[in-house]
Amino acid sequence: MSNHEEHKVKVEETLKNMPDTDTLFDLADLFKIFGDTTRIRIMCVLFQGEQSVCCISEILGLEQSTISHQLRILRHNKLVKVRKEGKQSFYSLADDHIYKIFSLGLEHIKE
Amino acid sequence: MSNHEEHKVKVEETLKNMPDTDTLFDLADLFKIFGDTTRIRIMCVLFQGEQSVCCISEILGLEQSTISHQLRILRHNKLVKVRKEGKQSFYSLADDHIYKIFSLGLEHIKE
DNA sequence: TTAACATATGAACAATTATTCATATGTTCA
DNA sequence: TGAACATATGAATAATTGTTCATATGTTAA
Repeated sequence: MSNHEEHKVKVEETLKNMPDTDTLFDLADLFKIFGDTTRIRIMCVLFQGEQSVCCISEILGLEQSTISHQLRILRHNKLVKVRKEGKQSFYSLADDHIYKIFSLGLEHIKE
Repeated sequence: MSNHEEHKVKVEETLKNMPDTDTLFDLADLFKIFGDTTRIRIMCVLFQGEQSVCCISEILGLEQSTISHQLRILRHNKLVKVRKEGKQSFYSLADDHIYKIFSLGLEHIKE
């Protein structure tokens, strides 16, 4: 921290080599979605194929309202998609990035 | 939902094919760490090599206390490690899972 | 030993967020 | 049309969490 000019340059260089702040906000938002047990469990159910809201609710032993609220968040973040059929809504995973991210996370946990 | 017995079996089977609840809690906790912009930005700095607390603080324009608190969380979750040298603490990333998870997240954002 | 510096941490506060309850919307079938 | 069912959603509450301020701990050099 002796040479102020040189130090300033290094600070700026470090910042330049990072993704821009907007991207990092989006990234944090994405991981926030994965940071809730209910949503994680919903995604785990959907790994096994599409399911209706009431089935997910029953499988996880959580209120229908809870599931609907969380599915809404997953939907708005394009992690799941819906198919309507009569009274029911069938949810499924939007793409396979989700599974990869999920798997990497599991790998890390198992040290 | 007509045949109750058959339905019950399916519910149980879906649950059996999921990681156990404890694991899913740990997984959510891991992603929670990635779900904060300050921590994400700290990790981005560390991708470029080890840094002292005050340098990270200066680079990101955040209070030393804020950085210390967040580094503590990263440390407790084994995402970073510390090397002490005199008055300073130098932090670096604990392993390369972090970079992979980070990259996959970025990929997803770019659709 | 004292002053200056680097880091860590407890307490308080503000902000975010997950869940619940109540209810609205929309669909099917009698 | 009306009853029963599936889903969505607004409002309220409770819990979690990030930041700040103040201060403690620990290190170096005079």
